[in-house]
Amino acid sequence: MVKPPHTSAPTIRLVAREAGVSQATVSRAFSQPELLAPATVEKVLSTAKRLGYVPNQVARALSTGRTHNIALILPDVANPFFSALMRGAQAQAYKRGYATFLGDSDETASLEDLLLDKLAVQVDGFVLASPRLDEERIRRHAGRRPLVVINRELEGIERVLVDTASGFADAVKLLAGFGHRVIAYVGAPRSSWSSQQRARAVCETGAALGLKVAQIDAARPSHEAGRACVDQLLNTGATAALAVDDVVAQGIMAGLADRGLSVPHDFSVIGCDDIIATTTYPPLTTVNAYCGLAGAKAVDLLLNGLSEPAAPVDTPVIVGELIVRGTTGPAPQGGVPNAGAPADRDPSSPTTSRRRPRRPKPEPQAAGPSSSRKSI
Amino acid sequence: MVKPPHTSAPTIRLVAREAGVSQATVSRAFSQPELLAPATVEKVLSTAKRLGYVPNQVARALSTGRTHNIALILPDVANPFFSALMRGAQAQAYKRGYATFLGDSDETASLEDLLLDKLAVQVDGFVLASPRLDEERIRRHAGRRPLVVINRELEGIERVLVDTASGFADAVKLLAGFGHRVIAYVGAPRSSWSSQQRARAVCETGAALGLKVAQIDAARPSHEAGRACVDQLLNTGATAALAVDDVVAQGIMAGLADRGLSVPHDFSVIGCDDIIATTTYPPLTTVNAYCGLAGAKAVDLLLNGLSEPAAPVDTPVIVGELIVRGTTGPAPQGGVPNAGAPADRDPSSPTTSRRRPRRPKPEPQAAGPSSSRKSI
DNA sequence: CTGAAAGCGCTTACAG
DNA sequence: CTGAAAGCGCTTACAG
Repeated sequence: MVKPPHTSAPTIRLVAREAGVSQATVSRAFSQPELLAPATVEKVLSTAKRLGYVPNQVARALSTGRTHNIALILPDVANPFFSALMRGAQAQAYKRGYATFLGDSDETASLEDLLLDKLAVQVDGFVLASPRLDEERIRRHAGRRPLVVINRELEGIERVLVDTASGFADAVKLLAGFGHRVIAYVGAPRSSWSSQQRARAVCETGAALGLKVAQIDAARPSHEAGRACVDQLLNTGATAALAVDDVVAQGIMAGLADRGLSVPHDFSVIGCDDIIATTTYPPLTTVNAYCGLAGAKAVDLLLNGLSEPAAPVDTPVIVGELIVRGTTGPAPQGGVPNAGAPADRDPSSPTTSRRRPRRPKPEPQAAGPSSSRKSI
Repeated sequence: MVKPPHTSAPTIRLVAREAGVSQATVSRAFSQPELLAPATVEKVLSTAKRLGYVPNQVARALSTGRTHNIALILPDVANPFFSALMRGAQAQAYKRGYATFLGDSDETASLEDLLLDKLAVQVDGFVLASPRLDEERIRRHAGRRPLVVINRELEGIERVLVDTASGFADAVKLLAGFGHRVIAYVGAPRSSWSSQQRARAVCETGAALGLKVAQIDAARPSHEAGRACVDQLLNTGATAALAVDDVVAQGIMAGLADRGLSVPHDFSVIGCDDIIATTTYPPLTTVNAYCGLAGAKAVDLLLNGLSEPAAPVDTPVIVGELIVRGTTGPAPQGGVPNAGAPADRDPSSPTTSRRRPRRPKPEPQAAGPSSSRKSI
């Protein structure tokens, strides 16, 4: 047997011995140096440094009951809204001396529940973005550990809200100004607070401006789901769509392109979040949701609730603003070309779309499926 | 003062008392039930359940030295490659009973270092994706805790590699078959193992097929950087580009569109990772990197090194394959239109591009910047 | 099969 | 300003 490659770290006892003081003094040198004579502090710290000593957080946590950890529970880390949120939250937690656990629940309530249970003892609190988990269970977890939720309203539970109502109202006004008369809101599952808020803003503003507003629900907030609902969208007679988020908006753009429709010439599209909006083509008109800021605020709220008000949170409501880019324009005269008619081409073969009219034959992928694994 | 809302959890002592056994027995009922009489186990477990007792991981960690936590250190969680990796890693860790810390280093080596230091005591090991951190520091951390790196070769340190060499070779062959004679590889900073491997594959295969291969380095692996290097790219005389990843490839597509060039008609583009590739328009031809699998494998490797070989890792090398979609096609006859000439339009105003030739005037955003915050 | 007791590495009243 | 000692909630030889 070789000896284990990972040597164990020096403990407080070693430092105490080397520095000629008690363990209590070493401990205080790190946590409450103001109680000690400056010379003592210096002596302890320097020998600690020499020995490579660093206080063991696990032992400290057991002793104090404070872990200096938080956990972030998110439905889908691969969704850019949540990765941005996570990034902001993690950075803020780090800044305030906290490490952060990540729990991806894969949009599954039961997994979320398990994650919350499992992590509870190891954290001082949770940031929870969970459009799905039922209120009762959330309250149960909140009773055990401080918890702040994202984009949900639960009486008595702290939360940060991204208020996109005025942004969506502005978006509707923009479309109305462009002459659109029929518009559609493409939402996520109805349970989501965000989607409900956005739907309401679109409907109310649309009604106030005399527009006809259709409402469509995508199966999930995904690119594919957005793309899949375009037929339904066109059947409404709308000439513009507001999507629940940028990912769905991008999916809608792809679905429109599949049908040879050009954005914004034939159809206008607006997203929300401003997280992938500058990477679409044309760049997406969207409502900024300040995802990273939302994550950071949630962490501040949580930590301040832990009576560490380092940076008091002004208000836990973030107001998203409309950002006009390239996917919005005048309503097409006479409505959307071919709208309502079945697409005249294979929608899975975008290379035949009207967007690249100069395209000569032959189609290189014409023989096979549009997405194929190929080993040459 | 109201009493604190967060009641403290029941401890092992309470369960022991209630069940009429010793603490040791309660402990064993959870960790080594095979040592106990079945009736005893049942008695303990049922009263534990009744009391809502769950073993405190922190105390367990202090006592055993095993935390059942791992940490993931990544340069940028917002990059879809890393979010996918993270997702795979987190899911696998959870499956094997481990919770995972997340550290986003914001592509900063010094922050990475701090994160590793801070998390060390709280984890049984690290998964580190760090194209930047110098070898010496990585070795120092690896000496303290088990550590597996992603896409890096360090003698004696475990790693998982995504081998995209053959995928890129196939990609070059595809382009050669389409008649492209000059191609370009658009890489990330040269230090990256992945980018180097891809560059080599492109150069070697290109040379073998008699193609001229240009090499360009984007400032960072980002959409913007990809978009920014398009002039340089066109100046090489290339009619096709292979990018270090999908994000850069998408940026290149945007830059081409800015100049009124159509993909794949005027120019072919190939990415890598297959993570946002189905969401571009046209969908991107790319080399699959199985990011999620890479994350899961890294976790398996790490945990198996902790002598918990629940699922032996067959091989820590993942081979990426070419996936042909819509951004590759025949070389344009006579080269890229206007290639080398300065763009004839404002590249920040994509709404004027040739891709939407049916676009009528007036331009709705013509007066303002292409990206503006607008409150109506 | 089960228990008494020491120990994991800290923190923190309590004394001085 | 500093130290001795108990305690945080577990685990695990060691005895029986």
